[in-house]
Amino acid sequence: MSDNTADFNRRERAPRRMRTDARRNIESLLEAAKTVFSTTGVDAPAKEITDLAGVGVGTLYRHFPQRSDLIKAVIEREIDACADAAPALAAAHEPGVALATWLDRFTAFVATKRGFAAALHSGDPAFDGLPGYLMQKLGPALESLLEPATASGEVQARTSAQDLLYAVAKLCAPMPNEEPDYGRRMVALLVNGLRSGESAH
Amino acid sequence: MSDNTADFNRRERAPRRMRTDARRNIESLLEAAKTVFSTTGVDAPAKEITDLAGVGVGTLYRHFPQRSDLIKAVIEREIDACADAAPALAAAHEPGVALATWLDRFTAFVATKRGFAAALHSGDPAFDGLPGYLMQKLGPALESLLEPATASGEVQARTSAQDLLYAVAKLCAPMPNEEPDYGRRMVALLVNGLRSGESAH
DNA sequence: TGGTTATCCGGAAACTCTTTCCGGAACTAT
DNA sequence: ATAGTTCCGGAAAGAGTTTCCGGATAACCA
Repeated sequence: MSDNTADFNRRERAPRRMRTDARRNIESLLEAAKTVFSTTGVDAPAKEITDLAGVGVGTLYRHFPQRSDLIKAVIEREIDACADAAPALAAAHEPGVALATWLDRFTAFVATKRGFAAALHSGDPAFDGLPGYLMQKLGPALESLLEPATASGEVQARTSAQDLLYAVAKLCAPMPNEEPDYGRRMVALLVNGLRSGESAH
Repeated sequence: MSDNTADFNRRERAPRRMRTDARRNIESLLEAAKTVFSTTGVDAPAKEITDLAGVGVGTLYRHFPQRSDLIKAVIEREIDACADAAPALAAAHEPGVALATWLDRFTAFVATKRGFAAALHSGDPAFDGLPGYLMQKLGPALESLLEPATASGEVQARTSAQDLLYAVAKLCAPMPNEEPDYGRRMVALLVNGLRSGESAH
């Protein structure tokens, strides 16, 4: 591998920070992509995204060499947002409520972002790291809510954060023509089970 | 039913049966597609399929006007095979065993055919009919195994065939880097629960 | 501030894959 | 055998993605 991957490794003299227009364009692209993905779908033509972002196609491919890189970036950004929501919830609500609310938010993320399920099941190796990323970011977030809830006795957890996360992710993956809140119902059942200490064992 | 794959509906004047070379080519294409899909993936270029089938591209698009039609046909054919396996199992084994064995077969289908999950979550309206088809074909098949098992007391079913089918389908949808038989384990749990009458209620 | 240089932008062109089209071959029915 | 369809194959058109590079622009330094 010839090391031209990124130029962060120029420690010896001039780190020269990224140009501001570049950073700004990346931001615009991610924002535009998020919008277009949820409108037209993840298979929307690149042109639609670059137009909305007010940028040329070359710019898109400069920052996201493959189409999958853009999709990955958008999803990871949403995962981050989901993780970042945890502390505020923990501070504002009682442990049990915070947990339920956060799970609801996660459910909404999985259920509404069809691109997520599509990427996950596409078979494209480019997305192989996504479950890991989700686990790494959301695992601690969930745990930080699960632990107080358990400690306060509101929840008798016999389910690991990982199992819970995956179960929710799978149950809420949207299927065509599915009863609207089939997934939400399943998760509610799960949470209920958690509360009464009868969850999966 | 959107099955314009074959022209069986020409009842009114000149039934003129489908040309044998046409039928043969359709067969070759389905066979080739099944192989290529499980090798290269559902996104494999059409050329690869037509080459393996020993057929021109035009022939492919004559019988399957859209790429999704071919994918749909392959999946439906596998669903049919799964449904057709039920009677033999029912005849050869005791009700409980027949049920478990069939579910295992269904699990294998969902787990190994990544194209199935991909199609389901692609968001392409072309695949909207697939869950319905699955339900329509596999629902009765499963019921025909569930009913005797319940009657003989080997299973105390509190779960409808539909719920069971969907639950299995979702749990077994393969995710990248997933523990190899995570899905199978979940299903085993489910079946076990079914047997002891403690399944989802 | 002005010069130097690495980085970035934009869009045309090259590519890849899908889908259409049609002349001629092959099959069915009579 | 002949007429009448249906079907085949592959060339070409379309659609979308990815590459490429001359010209612009921001960062750094004196």
